[in-house]
Amino acid sequence: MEYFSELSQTKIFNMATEFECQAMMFCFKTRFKTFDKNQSIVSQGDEMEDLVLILKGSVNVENIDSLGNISILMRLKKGDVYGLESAYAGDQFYKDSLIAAEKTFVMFMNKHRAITPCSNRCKRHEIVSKHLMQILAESSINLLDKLSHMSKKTTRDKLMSYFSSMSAKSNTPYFDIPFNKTELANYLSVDRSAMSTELSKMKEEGLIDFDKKRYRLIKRIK
Amino acid sequence: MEYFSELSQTKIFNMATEFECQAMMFCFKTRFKTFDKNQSIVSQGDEMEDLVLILKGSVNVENIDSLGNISILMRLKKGDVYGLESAYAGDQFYKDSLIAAEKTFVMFMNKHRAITPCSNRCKRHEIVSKHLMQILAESSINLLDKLSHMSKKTTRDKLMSYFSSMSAKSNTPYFDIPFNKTELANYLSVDRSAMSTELSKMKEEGLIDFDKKRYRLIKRIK
DNA sequence: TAAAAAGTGTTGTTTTTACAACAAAATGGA
DNA sequence: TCCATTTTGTTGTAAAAACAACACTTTTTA
Repeated sequence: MEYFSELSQTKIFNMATEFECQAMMFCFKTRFKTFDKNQSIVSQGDEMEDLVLILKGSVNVENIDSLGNISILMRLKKGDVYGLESAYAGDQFYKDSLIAAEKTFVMFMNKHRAITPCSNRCKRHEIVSKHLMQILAESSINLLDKLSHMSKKTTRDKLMSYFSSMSAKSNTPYFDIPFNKTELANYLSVDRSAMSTELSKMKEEGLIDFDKKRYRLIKRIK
Repeated sequence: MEYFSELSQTKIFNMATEFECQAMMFCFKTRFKTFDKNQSIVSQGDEMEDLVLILKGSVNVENIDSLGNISILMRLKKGDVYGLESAYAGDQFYKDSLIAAEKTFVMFMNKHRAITPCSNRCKRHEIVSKHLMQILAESSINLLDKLSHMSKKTTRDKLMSYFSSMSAKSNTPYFDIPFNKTELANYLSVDRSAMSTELSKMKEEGLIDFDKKRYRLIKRIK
């Protein structure tokens, strides 16, 4: 099967046989497509027919409010699924835009088919449901994490909260972040230039160090 | 059965018979308890054995960061469940405190039992899993909603975003919010006194009107 | 590889916020 | 009902953020 190796590496199809994958691809009415960097995968406000599974590359989930401010909600990577909450809530339209952050390969799957148990109650579909639950729980934790950064009052505290979290994930003071400076500002909902100033100060004070997308947390927050 | 009428009104046990409820209560090792206003139901950092289901009343999910700032993550009401994401992530401790916002009646249920399918693969447990998925999706949407408010740059925009969302939910310009002013400030992560000033200005400018916990959105945001 | 585009750091100015302190009002018990 | 406690609104001040403008660097792409 054409895409089996990619699929078998994702959480949702974990441990599925090639035969099972094929059956589910049929059941979920899947489509595959590659996107270049900065290409739009889905657009905020478009009719939502499909869930999006990232098979290769990475994707920014961006939201534009009525005042025109761009906010990056999260960064999706291989195995992540976009659209689950909306599908369960019965939303008709995409609430955000998905923008490829690099060359990205995705699979679309019909949202109704994916979240509704098969009429023949196939064993596989139950397992997929369980995996979707895992994915949703993980995404929820990411949101809570982001909320904890954003609930800090100053830009410096937001940055430190984010860096601490990233450093904890890497188990070392060193970590790479998936954002450039402009994207980081959008992720934390702060002004880019003010953030740039703050980062410089923090570097000068010996709190952190960074170069490009590689950072180092020198002094922990108490 | 003692608590059947309460349970049958919740999403998780929706459409279950009294007999099924009883079986699940046994399976989930449930405990019941009533809490007075401001009493702590679980404390941030405590060992997490149970999920918490709200049967009556309402609860603030509060988080205190390392600097001592209190943030209200969300407000739980009848039928809501706390702890699902953490349970799926395998977290050992409660990440937040649950504080009763009024006299509240809750059910505790063993997290492992609740999220792990029965060994005898009882039909009911599958349905519960489906309901848990619904609840998790709903909670995720609440978080996304909150994020959209918090990503606004000014206090006024945060307030307007929140009010618009509440007004949309009520389908009228009038709505009640579950927070007093102090709690609202914690929910939006802004300074209480600054927020109070801003609310007064907005009232004076004819944008909104309010009295106690009842609000009215007069001018929509464009 | 050269030109165009995107990203970054810096500065000064204006706006907004946090913080602190306090009085008035509302609430909850005893 | 009265008292103690909590909540709320107001003010002034200091701190921080947003905004705008610009030069410089890096990346992209034709």
